[in-house]
Amino acid sequence: MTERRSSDQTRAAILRAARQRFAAQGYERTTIRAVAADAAIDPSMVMRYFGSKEQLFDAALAVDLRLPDLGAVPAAEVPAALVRHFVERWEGDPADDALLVLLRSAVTHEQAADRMREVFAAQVAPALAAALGPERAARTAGLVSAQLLGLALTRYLLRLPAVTALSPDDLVAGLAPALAATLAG
Amino acid sequence: MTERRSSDQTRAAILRAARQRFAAQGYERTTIRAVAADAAIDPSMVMRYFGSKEQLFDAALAVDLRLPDLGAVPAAEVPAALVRHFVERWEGDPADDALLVLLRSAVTHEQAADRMREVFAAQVAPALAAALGPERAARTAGLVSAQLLGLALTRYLLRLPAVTALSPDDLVAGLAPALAATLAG
DNA sequence: TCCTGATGTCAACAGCCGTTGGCCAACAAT
DNA sequence: ATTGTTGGCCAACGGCTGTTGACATCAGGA
Repeated sequence: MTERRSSDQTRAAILRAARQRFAAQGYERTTIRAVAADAAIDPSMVMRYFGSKEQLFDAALAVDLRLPDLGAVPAAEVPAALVRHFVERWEGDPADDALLVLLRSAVTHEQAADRMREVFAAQVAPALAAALGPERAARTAGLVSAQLLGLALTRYLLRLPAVTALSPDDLVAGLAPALAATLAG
Repeated sequence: MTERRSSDQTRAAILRAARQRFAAQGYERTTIRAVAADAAIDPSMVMRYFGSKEQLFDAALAVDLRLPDLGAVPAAEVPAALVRHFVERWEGDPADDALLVLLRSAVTHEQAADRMREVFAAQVAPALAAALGPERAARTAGLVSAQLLGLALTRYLLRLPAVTALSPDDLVAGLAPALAATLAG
């Protein structure tokens, strides 16, 4: 174990800068040169650490939704808990751009869309299955995701005034009954 | 009035090719050269007809949602009518990519996001106001849009299997009660 | 006949991009 | 003292992009 201190630091700096750029501008508009400038190093270092722009992108796409264990909450409160967790996740730590990277890029980049589907299959679907039982989850998981991602899309990417104007509490109050309705369907 | 036949035709051909490219690949990945090749003309003609890539893009963003008059349907049937019209609009004529262009590009291109907000303000908001009355529309238009655009996002852009697996009827059955719930909220 | 305007082609420019390879300084081990 | 490794910079290549301007073609009016 030699001193890898500096190496790890710049690697992290590159990844942080890349996440910010990818989140703000999407894949095609962010350049290696800009990421390198943000991280205060030479563009060629980005290549040395990550191999290529695609691989850097891939590293930036790692996302953990940190979904709560929905099996623990009473069935009646699942919708509100879902919306609240989701909003807090987006509204919260602005340095945590991983989610934004994923959603913004997935719309134009097939590789990111693949990741999105993986995240969905590996994290969202099981969480819902734990809360609702397998059959109901299979029937409603798609529409539940559509509603939650629709919120993210209109509020954080498109920034529709009618959506950004709402407070987090408004969002919970307005969407929780909607989720409850599709779950009951 | 001289014979402008050829001019109008190539102009339309360029616009058609541009819409397809923008819809499939987004703004940054579509090149003037590719659009010109699709339209079977020289790249410089695109510039002559539209001035610049940005202006061509702007022309491609013209969208008419053709929302039905919701004032005519009974209040109880508004949610289902909304979802059905929306799904038919997307599912229908595949040559009509204008909506896809707008949504796909709005996520990474600020100019397109502006257009999206304009379309919302000029078409969606008034239609809802006619159906629900001004105060309720103001309160719920944002969340209704979020749910409808969430469907478009997950079904046509991200193509989440759990959403593409559903039939149009499933979508109406699953989302109409949800919309009704937020409208009642 | 000559001219003019529209329609279209061709070739090139300038800029930015991802990527590469060579060179340098510091430092640890031999 | 020499060697090898690590972390870093610099300059360049080749490719693709939007964009431009010079030229070709051809119809129709003076």
